[in-house]
Amino acid sequence: MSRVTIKEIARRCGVSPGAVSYALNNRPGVSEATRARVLRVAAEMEWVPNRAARQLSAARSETFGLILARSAQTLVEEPYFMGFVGGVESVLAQQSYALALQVVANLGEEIATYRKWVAEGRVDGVIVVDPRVSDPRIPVLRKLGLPAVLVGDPALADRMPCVWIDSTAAMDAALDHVASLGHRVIARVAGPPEFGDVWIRDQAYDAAAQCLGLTAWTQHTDYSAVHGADATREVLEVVPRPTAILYDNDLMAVAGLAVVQALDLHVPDDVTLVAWDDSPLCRITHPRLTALSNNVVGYGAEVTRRLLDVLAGATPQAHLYATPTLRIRGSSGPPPRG
Amino acid sequence: MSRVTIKEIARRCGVSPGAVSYALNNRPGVSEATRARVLRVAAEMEWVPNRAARQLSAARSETFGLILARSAQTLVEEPYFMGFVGGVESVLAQQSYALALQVVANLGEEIATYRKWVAEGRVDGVIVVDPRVSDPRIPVLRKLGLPAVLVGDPALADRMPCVWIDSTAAMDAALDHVASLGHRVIARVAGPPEFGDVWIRDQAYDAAAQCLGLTAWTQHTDYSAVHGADATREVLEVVPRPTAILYDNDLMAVAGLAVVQALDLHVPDDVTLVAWDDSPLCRITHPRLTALSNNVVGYGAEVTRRLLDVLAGATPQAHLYATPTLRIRGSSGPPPRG
DNA sequence: CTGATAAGCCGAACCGGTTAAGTTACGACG
DNA sequence: CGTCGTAACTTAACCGGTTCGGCTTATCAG
Repeated sequence: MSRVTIKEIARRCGVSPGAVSYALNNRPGVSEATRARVLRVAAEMEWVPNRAARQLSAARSETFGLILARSAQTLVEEPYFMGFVGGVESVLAQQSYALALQVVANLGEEIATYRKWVAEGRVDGVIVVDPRVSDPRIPVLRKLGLPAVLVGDPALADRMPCVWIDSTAAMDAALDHVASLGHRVIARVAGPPEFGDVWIRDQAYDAAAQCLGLTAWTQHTDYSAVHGADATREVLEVVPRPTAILYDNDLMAVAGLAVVQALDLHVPDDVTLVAWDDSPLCRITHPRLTALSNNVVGYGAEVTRRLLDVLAGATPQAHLYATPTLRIRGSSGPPPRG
Repeated sequence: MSRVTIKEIARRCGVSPGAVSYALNNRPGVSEATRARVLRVAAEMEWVPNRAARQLSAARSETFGLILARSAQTLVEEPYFMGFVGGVESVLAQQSYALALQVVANLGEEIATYRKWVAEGRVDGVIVVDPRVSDPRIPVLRKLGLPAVLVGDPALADRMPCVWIDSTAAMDAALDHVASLGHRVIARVAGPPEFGDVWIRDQAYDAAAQCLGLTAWTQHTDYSAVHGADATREVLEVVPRPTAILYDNDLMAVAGLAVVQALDLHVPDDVTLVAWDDSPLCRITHPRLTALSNNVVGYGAEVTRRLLDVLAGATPQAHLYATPTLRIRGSSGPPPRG
């Protein structure tokens, strides 16, 4: 229990607590000599500012909030998040900011939590993930005046500051890839349509397919492995059978691969598979999965930096973080002849 | 910004702020009539206690800490954690406690963070995960007087309160399973030996193998998919070749399966595979993986409840949470003849 | 030598709660 | 009828910082 307070430091330095505060916060009001002395004594005594006290008087909590509106069980299946959170932390740690991470069941609870946080003065800003089409959280946050950065496309952000990755360009790259291999009939196993990111990809997929003259359709799922497997089975029963399947995440792609192999079909000879969200999973299957790769950790870090910018008074902007890179691996090849 | 303070409530009720505090905290000192009136007005005004103020005066932060000493990249690969964190949250939310989650690079930083947290008065207690053999964090936490619950075996806890799952019984079940199928030569692809849990399993594995008269050895890895694959390759080159392989996590098991198949061996006809940490991953491969399953979400919840007990003054104890269940699936079968 | 100016520091209020100590009113009891 | 005890509040100190008005003292122009 370090009971070292600035009062104690003040006593030792023979100055008032106020002066110590100025010195420690690098503000004018004390001479350089005094400042140096205070800093030395504070370091000697291993003084650490009391968060609650600082928060109470300064009306800043030095904490960012991040809410995941998913069931705990879903989170087990989504390696994506931990990487993102890790990226967020890496930036926050440098600023001695803290992260309040909350897991709730749905958007309603998420909104209620924002309200509570504002009332409690718990967070200075929030990172909003999994944007929906016409996301109800955006007007609420705006009205609450809670600084926020949306992790998603500007088309979903309604002028709220956001950081996004170019899903449209990525989708183009993926379809170009399969089309150039000669595929003409393709299917896509997508996430839930209410997710903004899925919606963006839906648009991009349809547009690119039409542009390339492909026969292409989409099967929506809940992102889970089980539904990914089911969707793969359904998709493979359609006539004409698709010769390439795109997946909206890695887990469904891996599940799909197992289904294809269980049906005694071969990858890539009979079907080409392409995954979104590259992860170690895509590299441990046999064959390895072609995937759209992006740096989740870096993404989390970038979003956090932008939120710090917003706090510092930057004008709201949309920032493109990156375009996913298509990593071509063993799961893609030309379509079977015939 | 709900600027509703107890002072405001006091004014409206015509009593002093102190009385309001007594009323709101269900403490003696006010009449039932007044208490009811205060509660009504507080609800009407949507009063929410200011965390910082309460923390400052009550010297409780109503926050638990959880530090993950792993690289952000590792976390991407470990779905385990999000489920655990989700379980923790589910209990904390009911108590309106908060969780401070920090991701750091190593144990040294983790210890430094505990020190900082104590100095800042940031947390009331911590959940300690990934216990090591002779874990350096335990004496530090003890000296700091920071309440903690260790997630791991009592043998690793040095009398610190802990919640554990019975790895020894689980290992026995796994070895019984493969032995009863007729396997006599088995290998184990394990995690890093400095991890306490791995160490416990090492002991259990050796003991059970000797007891059953099996030829058994262990290959240690860093838990990653890549090393899991490498270890599988090495293990399969040993003469006599093992007919069954046990893995310390699901990711390595999936990677191992791909390696086995790439070598044109068949599961389970040529090799039986058994995974630890059952997850959707184990159910989407072909064949599905036999695995030791335990409820990670419930585990997190239980640990959190125990920490609340410790805060409430319970005597330090070791609590057995569960014994993992062996889920037998398509990846296990009798050894090949000859 | 005087008066203006500003740097440097002090004291105190304040943030929004909690809580020990003090006050008042009322009923019971000798 | 006076005294004492107690329920019901009020007051004020306190937690550990931040911040602001004002007081000293040194500096310098006039």
